Amino acid sequence: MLLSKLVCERTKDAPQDAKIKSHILLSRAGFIKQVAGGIYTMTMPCQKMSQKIQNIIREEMDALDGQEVLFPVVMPRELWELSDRYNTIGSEMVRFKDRNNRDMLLGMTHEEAAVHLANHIVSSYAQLPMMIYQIQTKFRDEARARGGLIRVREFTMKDAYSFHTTKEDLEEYYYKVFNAYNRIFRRIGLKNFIDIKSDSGMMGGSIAHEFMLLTEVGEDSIVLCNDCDYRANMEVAEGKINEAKCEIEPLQEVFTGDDKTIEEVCNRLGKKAEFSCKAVVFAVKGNSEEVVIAFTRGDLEVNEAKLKKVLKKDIVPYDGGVSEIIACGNIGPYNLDKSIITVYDKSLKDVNSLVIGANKPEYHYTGFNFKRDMPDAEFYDISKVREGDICPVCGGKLRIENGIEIGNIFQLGVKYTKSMGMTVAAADGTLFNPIMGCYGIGVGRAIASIAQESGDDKGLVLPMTVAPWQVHMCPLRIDNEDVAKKSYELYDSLKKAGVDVLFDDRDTAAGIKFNDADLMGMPIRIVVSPKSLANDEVEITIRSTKESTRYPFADAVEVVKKLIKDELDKINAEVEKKCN
RNA sequence: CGAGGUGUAGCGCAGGUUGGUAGCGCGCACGGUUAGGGACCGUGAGGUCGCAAGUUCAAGUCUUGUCACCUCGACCA
Repeated sequence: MLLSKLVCERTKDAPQDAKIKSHILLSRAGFIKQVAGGIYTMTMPCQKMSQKIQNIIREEMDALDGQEVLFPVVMPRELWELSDRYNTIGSEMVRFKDRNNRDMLLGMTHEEAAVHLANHIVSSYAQLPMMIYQIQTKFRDEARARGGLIRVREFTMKDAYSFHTTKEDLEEYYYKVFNAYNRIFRRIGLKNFIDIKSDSGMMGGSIAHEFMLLTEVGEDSIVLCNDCDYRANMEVAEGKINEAKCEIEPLQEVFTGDDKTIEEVCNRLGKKAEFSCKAVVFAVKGNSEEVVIAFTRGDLEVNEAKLKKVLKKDIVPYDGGVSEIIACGNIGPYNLDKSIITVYDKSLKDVNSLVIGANKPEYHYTGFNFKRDMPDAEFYDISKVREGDICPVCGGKLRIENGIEIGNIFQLGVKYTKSMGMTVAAADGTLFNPIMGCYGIGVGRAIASIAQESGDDKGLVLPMTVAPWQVHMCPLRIDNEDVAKKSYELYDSLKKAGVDVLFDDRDTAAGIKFNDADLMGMPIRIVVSPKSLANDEVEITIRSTKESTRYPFADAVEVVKKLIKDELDKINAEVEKKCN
């Protein structure tokens, strides 16, 4: 490819709206161009990179006997009503009417389509297990796109669906996919990623894992143990906290005036926040009259994902003010209106004396003791883990890091096959609902992750396995006949040898060529110049290490082939070492 | 959806308080001098100042409305 013809504008300055490294570098290198919020055009280099990533994903999926299919982007309402998701998914799913006024939607995931296909074709257990996957554009109307390719509305995604006869079979396959995912992320050059247990969310099902790239700009919080392998998404993470130890006191009402917050009340009463009880008010989604109050220790925060699990209901922050008790702000568990749904965090169970709201203006109680004063209360884990809390596995200290979700896998169970009525004949002739797993990887997010993780102050640093071109040639003084002749000669020889080459054929200054090459991030740079040719040499630089070496011109093709092979071998060795 | 911010040439920005011929740097085109880390000189092209209405003799600038984009939050298979 000749750089002068490449539709890809490099800039010195990043667009004003780019704030994070991957967005800045991909924009500056001309890989992406924003069209609307969260909607981008990918230029040839980015598309080539995307294709290389997709091919690696294909190889790994095919190795698990995956069958690549292509589901429709547009589906009819009826299909999604079978799983009830037409109604349960919010406005992130685009709905529209076709010319016959029929309700249609843009698929943001394809469980329904996968079951639709399997249901028509699979009728016997002998056809299982099987896995189908696709790589396709998805559109999700995100409330807020951000961070360049990190969180977009339109993106390319690989989504896979497997069907099994037994839970054991699903589990075995699930861990094969788990392993394949590790291989994929290693192969595309990512290093600092981990797998974590996650909440299965709206997908339903039980066990789920997310693959997370650890990075400051990540939007998910991950809880990790400093001393053992424990790690989990904040949504499901468990931690132990230091017990709040104090004397048993009698329950008594105290005047607290206008003090409302935990801090104000505790200051007035001379108590620490860990001896108080915090109330957080929610409403059941879709029914703002149905109020839920979650109680936790004053120094902790409520984890909404955990609370939703306990309630088995979707909730939203309460913004009403209907009840007098809620309006007064001093909410406490004691003598609370019985019609209100309450959930108590386990941290409250053994505290001897708590400060609690008195459910009336200007008063709190001190000395509240759940065992003595509310022996019927049940306790659940609904609090957020904090930095420094105690690991539930080994007792070490937990820390919290940010991560970007780069892939996820779910054991779905029979949620979709059951709701959509997919049955298959077992060996004994009875019918059963196949057990499903589903597995996703966002390709664009993988590109952003690579840029985020490997880029430096000069630009992108692309791994050999996914770089759009393996070699970036910079002929200096291409107006010099000898340089032009030899450079094009080498360019042709490399292409004949099967090497992907980007050739900077512009007659511009060395600095411009070097800066563009650094910015675009191809792994190998070859410089041909009057200076190097005087000794019949070329100069080869490795982008990642910045090491430069001179080689005889005649050896250039062999040297490049060896460098590419060595680099690919290195990545593959890493894959074999870390993923088995 | 809540809070804040920004819209002027492909990109980065000035001009706006005090209304009066549309500016700068980079990039782009042409000519020349240069040549190993974003060189220099000269010439030139490129803008309905996000959009709409209003005030005014006159609006990039003032008023109102509206749209888009960004950041933080809420949300997020």
